[in-house]
Amino acid sequence: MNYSKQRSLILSILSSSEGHLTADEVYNKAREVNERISLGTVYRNLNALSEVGEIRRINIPGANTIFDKNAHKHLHFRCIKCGKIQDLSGESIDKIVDNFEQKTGNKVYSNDIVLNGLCKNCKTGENCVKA
Amino acid sequence: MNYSKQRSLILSILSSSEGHLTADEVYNKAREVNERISLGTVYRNLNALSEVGEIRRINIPGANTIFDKNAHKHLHFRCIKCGKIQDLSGESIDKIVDNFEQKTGNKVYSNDIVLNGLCKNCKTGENCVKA
DNA sequence: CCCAAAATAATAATGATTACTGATTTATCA
DNA sequence: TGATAAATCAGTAATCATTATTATTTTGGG
Repeated sequence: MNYSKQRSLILSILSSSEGHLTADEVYNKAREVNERISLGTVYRNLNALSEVGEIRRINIPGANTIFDKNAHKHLHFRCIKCGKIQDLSGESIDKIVDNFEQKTGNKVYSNDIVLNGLCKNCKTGENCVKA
Repeated sequence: MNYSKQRSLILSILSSSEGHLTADEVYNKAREVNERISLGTVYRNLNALSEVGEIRRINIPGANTIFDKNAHKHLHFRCIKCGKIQDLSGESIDKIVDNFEQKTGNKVYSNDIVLNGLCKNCKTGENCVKA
C-alpha cells in the first residue's frame, strides 16, 4: 500500500491521539494541517488502514464508529454520560470463545465487545467534558 | 405503557420468531397482518419496547441492528458468510466486568458483545441460505 | 522521463433511522 | 356514557453517517 501525504497524515493523527477518534474528529484535525483534504479521503484511508491491520475500526452501539490506533486491543468501555471510551487492557475472552467453538462447531475470527456504564468521574459527579 | 394493536402485533411477531429480527423484517411480517402499518411505527415501538426491557436492541457491527425477544441474553455470534445470528447461552463475562470495575472505579451497566466468524454450516461448505 | 496504477477532491447517492404533522384511537373519570 | 386529554398512528420529510462516482492529480517502477 502506498502512503500518500493524506494517508500518512491520517495515521499520524490517530497515532498521536490519546486513543480513539471518530472519522469526523480525524477529518477536523486533518483539516488543520491540510485544509483541502476531503471527508471521503478520511473514510477511505481509515478503512484501508484498518483492513491491513494498522489501526482498528470499532463499532460503538448507539454512537459513532471510532478508530483505534491500537490494532490489537479488543475490549472497550463506554461511559453512557460523557461518551468517553476506555480500553480494557489485558482482558481476554478466550475461554468463552473456546468453549463456544467446541460446543457449536463454529469458528470465531474476531469479536466486538463494548461494556457500557458510568466512568469514575461521572459516577462521582465530577465534571466530565464532552456530551 | 399502553399496548396498542400495533405495539402488540410487533411484540407478538418478535416473540413468535426464532429469535432475532431487523426492523425491516418486523415491518414486513407486520404488514402481512396489518397492511397499513408504517415503518415509523415499527421503529417507534421496537425502541419503546426495548427501553422498558421487554425486548433487546442489539447493534451488529457491519450489519443492521436486530431486535431480540430475549431481554436478558447478552452474547451473540454472527456468521460473516450467511449473516445468521446465534446466542451464546449460559456464557457470562461477569469475571471480566468485576475485574474491570475494581481496577478502574467505573460502573458497568450493560454490554454489547458480538463474536464474528463462520458458522458450522458455512465452514463445512453446506448450503447456508441468506446473503 | 513516461505511463499505468493508485489516490485524491468534490460531490452525489445511499440507507437506516428519526422527526414532524395532522388524524385517529384510547384511557380516565365525572 | 360522554367529554376531554393523552397517547398513538400513518405518511412523509428530514437527518446523518457512510459509501460511490467521476474527473483530475499524484506517484513509483521501468
